Amino acid sequence: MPELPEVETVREGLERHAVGRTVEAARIVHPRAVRRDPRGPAGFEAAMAGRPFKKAERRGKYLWLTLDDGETLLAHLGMSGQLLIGDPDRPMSPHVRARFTFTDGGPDLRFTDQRTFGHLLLAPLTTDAVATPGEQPSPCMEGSRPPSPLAPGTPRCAPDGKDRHLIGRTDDAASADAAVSAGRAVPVPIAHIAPDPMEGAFDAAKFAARLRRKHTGVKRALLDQSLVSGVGNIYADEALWRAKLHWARPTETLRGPEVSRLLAAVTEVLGEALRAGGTSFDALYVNVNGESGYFDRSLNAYGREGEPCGRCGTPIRRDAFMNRSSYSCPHCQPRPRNAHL
DNA sequence: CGTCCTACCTGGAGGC
DNA sequence: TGCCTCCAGGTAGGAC
Repeated sequence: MPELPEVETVREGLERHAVGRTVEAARIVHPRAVRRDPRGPAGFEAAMAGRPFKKAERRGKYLWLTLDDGETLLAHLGMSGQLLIGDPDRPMSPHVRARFTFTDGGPDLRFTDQRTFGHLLLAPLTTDAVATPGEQPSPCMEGSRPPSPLAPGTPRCAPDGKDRHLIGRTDDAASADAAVSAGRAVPVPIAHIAPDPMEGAFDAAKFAARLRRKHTGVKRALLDQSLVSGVGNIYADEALWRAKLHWARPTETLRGPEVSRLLAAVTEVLGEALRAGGTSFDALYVNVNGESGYFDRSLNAYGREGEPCGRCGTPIRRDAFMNRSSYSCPHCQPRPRNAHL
């Protein structure tokens, strides 16, 4: 499945092959692909026509293309999503959910997704009151509204600009905690997502403080995208293995050095995966094949039930966790007595 | 409000 | 061979 490194590879591909081009037409082949867009398929198609792709950005596993008027085309690849650029005349695969053609008549962009967990939507950018110098302030600047843009009745930054000024950062420090990060504008629907550990806006001290304030198991916390984004089941297990922490360890009992170890492990695991997964792809293909080279070589815990731990040789254990699996070393990561299951 | 649980979806694997 | 069940995963939104 596309993890953070694959999403970054896709972002780079889009930067290379889609940025600087203008959409001629968008076609939604499967309505579920835009289920989070309040415009619906027809409205989405209409709103995308003639829009330029100016920039390709990413936070965690979300990526977006910046359009004009402070709007973005936001994408999540879910479990099986791909964004492919290629010859516009090639046959349509059965899993194509959306297609974009360009005014230059060149390669088209297709969103394919077998399991349809992924989605696309048009969304305005939030802006931070303390935007970084040099960054263009978007029109959506004033007002103070919590980041729940898709709730029914919530005004959004509409393409016609009518309620554009209702969207912006919230000044409520508590709810803005994760939402607005050091000068970075992000699409409104993901304003509640915390920065991922690979971006400059990530605040290690804040992460540590918020983590220790929680009352849950440490793996649940790692998967909580409002605490830290970009960590999924695989990297959570890998980071916990490195940090020698059991997945059910109560967050409120974590000591300072353990939190530091954990964050270092998360950063290392993601960094290595990025370096391994962000490899080249050929000129007309935005690569997401779901297989990072990293997965084959470097997993120490995930998916390795019964195989010896790379540190101590004890067979890796698999536990049921949140309707899925957790892998850990019974020796290096002993279950705490007061586990948060 | 913080935490927890479930629906969503499809195709591949394995059981019988 | 074929059908059935299970499993994988991230997220939103509702329950508590």
